[in-house]
Parts: sequence; C-alpha cells; structure tokens
Amino acid sequence: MRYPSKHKQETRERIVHAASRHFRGRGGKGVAISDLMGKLDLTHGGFYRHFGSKEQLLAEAVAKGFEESAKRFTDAVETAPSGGELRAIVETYLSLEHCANPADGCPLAALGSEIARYPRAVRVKIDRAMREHVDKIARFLPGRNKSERERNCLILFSGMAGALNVARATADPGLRKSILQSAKEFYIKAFSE
Amino acid sequence: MRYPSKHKQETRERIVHAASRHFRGRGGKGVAISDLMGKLDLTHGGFYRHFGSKEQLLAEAVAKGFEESAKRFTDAVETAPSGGELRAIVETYLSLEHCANPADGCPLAALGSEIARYPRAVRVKIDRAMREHVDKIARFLPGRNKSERERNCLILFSGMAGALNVARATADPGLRKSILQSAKEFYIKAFSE
DNA sequence: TGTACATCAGTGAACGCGCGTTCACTGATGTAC
DNA sequence: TGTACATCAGTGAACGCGCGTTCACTGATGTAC
Repeated sequence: MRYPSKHKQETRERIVHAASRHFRGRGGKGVAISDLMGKLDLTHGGFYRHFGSKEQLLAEAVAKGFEESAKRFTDAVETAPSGGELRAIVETYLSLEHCANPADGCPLAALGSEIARYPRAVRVKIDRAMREHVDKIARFLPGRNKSERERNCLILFSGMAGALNVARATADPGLRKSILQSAKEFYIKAFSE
Repeated sequence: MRYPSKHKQETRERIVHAASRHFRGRGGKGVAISDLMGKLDLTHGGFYRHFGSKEQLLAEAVAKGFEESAKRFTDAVETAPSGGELRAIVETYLSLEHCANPADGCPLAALGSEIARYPRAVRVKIDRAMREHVDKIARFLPGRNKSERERNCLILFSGMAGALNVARATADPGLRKSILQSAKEFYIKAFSE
C-alpha cells in the first residue's frame, strides 16, 4: 500500500531508535534484524527499503546512542546547582540505575570493547559522535585551556565507563555497589577544581 | 589411535590457551570452534572430547586470560625499581603495544562490555580470577588498609581498561596516542603515595 | 613372550537452526489524463 | 469529476551460509590372558 509522504522517514527513525537500544543491550552480534523489525510490528523483509545492510544500521544506531546518552548528561548538568555540575555528571553516570540499564545508557560502556572491532566506517562515525559529546561536557571540567579540559573529559568518561563495566560484570551485588560508590568518590575528588 | 596418557591434557591446555587469545581478539561470538581447532591442526569434532560446550570453554579461557595477563603485570612490577612499581604498571598497561594487541592483553579491556552479558556461571569464574589479580597487585597502591588498597586497585584497572577501550575504538591515531599519554599521567599522579 | 581385545582422542559427514539478504508480489493511495 | 495506471513501503517465502553439536567410525597403543 502507499503511505503518506512522512511515513517512510518515521519508520526509519523508529528502526534506528529501537536498534540503538537493542545494540546497547545485547551487543552488535546479539541483535537479529527479524527481532528488531518484529518489535516494531514489521517484518524483516522491509528492512532493506531503509538500510543497505545491518552494518550501516549499526553505525547510525551507535551514533544515535551517543546523542541520546549525551542528552541525559547535559540534562543532569542543567538541573544541577551551579558548581555542582561535575558531581551531577558523575553521580548520574555511576548510578545503580545506569548500571542496571545498559540499553538506555552510555554506548561507550555498553559496547566499549567491541567498537574496536567494528569496520572503520562505523568507528569514524562514532569518533564524531564522541567528539560532539566531549564538546558539550568539557566546560564543566578543570583545565587551563580547552584542550586540557577535553583531555580530562575523555579520561573521566573512559574511566567511568570502565568502572561501570566492572560493576556490570561482577556477579556479586555487594561488590557492584562498592565499585560504583568508590569510583564516584574518586572521580569527583580527582576532577574537583 | 591411542595417545600417550598426558596427551589429552596437553591438547586441552592448547585449546584453552588458543581460545583465550582468540576470544580476547574477536569477542565471544567472533570465534568459531572449527576455526579454533583448525589453528591447532585439529578438526572441530574432537572439541567435545574436551569440553561440554562452547560456553564452558569461554569460562575457562577468560579466567585463563586473567591469569596470563596478571602475570605480565606482576613481571613488570618485579623488574621495576623500588618505588616505581605503580608507574611500571600504568606504563605497561597503557602502552601502545598493549593497545595494539588486544588478543595478548587484559581481558577486562578486550571483553569488558560483553562480560556483563555472559551467563552467571561464567561471571562467577571471572570474579574469582579478578579477585586473585587484585590480591597480587593491590599492595603497590596507596591506601590506609588492605580493603582501601583493593578498592583503589579496582578503580585503577577499570579506569585504565576504559581508557584503553577508547584508544582502541578511535579511528584517529593521533587521538589514540594522546589518550594513552594523558591517561598515563593522570593515573600515575592520582595514585602516587 | 605373544595374541586378542578394549580403549578413546581424533575424524569428517551430517543435522538443525538462526540469520543476513534477495525477490516476486500486494494493494492503498497518488498522479496523469 | 471520474478512470486507468504508477508508485513503493511492507510482506513472507526462499536462498545460502556459518556454526554448534552429534555420531558412527578409525586405528595405534594399552591391557588382559
């Protein structure tokens, strides 16, 4: 059947959004196209009207994930009291809630170790998304100049992603809470003023 | 044919060793049993004389990876001048060489984000391997008591694993070197005395 | 010591399943006349 | 305004491939007698 003119773009966006969450939750190889389309009440055949390949979707979905995730942290910053922005970022990132919901969270934590194995084209897209994220957040970090603040921003987020991964990896809930708590204290202290 | 009595155990160890490297290099789902056995000049059918399933091998191989990797860092510590142990650990971990060779390196960095999706039995094994690693290294870290040193050890390694992942993920070699360098300086400074 | 049999690590064909991708088809709506 | 045709997002069967797992078989060596 013929659909209204906006319809195709809307479907495409729904696919990218769902894919973004699924990839973060299950990893690149853990998501089947038929599953994905099924969640949107579509069938797998239609997928190729929107994307040339699964890999192309992966690139868009991961980049989208960075955007959505960055939004969470800029939101946290904006509602924070002046001077408490760093604390707000760290406490949001290392919260039990973020830990328990990889699919809604930071793609660097959810996919970190497999991104290195993605094809170059995908990684270039991810690079750009990461740089934009750093641009938005770096001003809340200490440093004598912009590039120093950006370096600190990368260290902070990569470090928190690592801590989040260990917290998610352990089978011991006590250790999980303890890692999150001590990492929070450490990063807040390390990047204060 | 019938083999000498030690033969079976030797083959089993060769499989675990090769698997450990392959999993770190390609991720859990990126390794096929027939590939693995082929590298050892065996055929896939024989695999099930040694392991009940691929998952069982994964658990053993990742735990083995922690052991092998831990050995690298205890070696680095032992050849370091007294008082320079922390620097030796950080510089070994965040070296370009470690960055370029995930298959020989730290499993926490190589598999970090997918470990959370492994079955519980596998994660329990990994927990134990991680704890042993921490036991060996924690004494070189600052802290008023053992548990504080252990917490610092976890923060240090999780943070370095995160930095390594970002360095490996980026498609820009300049950014890669810069991340490794600034992370080295940061962690050495943060955990000195 | 010699002989018959048992053992079992390894082989390679086969099975079954999941999944990425292709393709002929559908049919409601847009468009040309 | 009405009619014939074109469009194209979505459908669902089919293809091909990879891969985890199973299984009947092999054959050199160990073991029982």
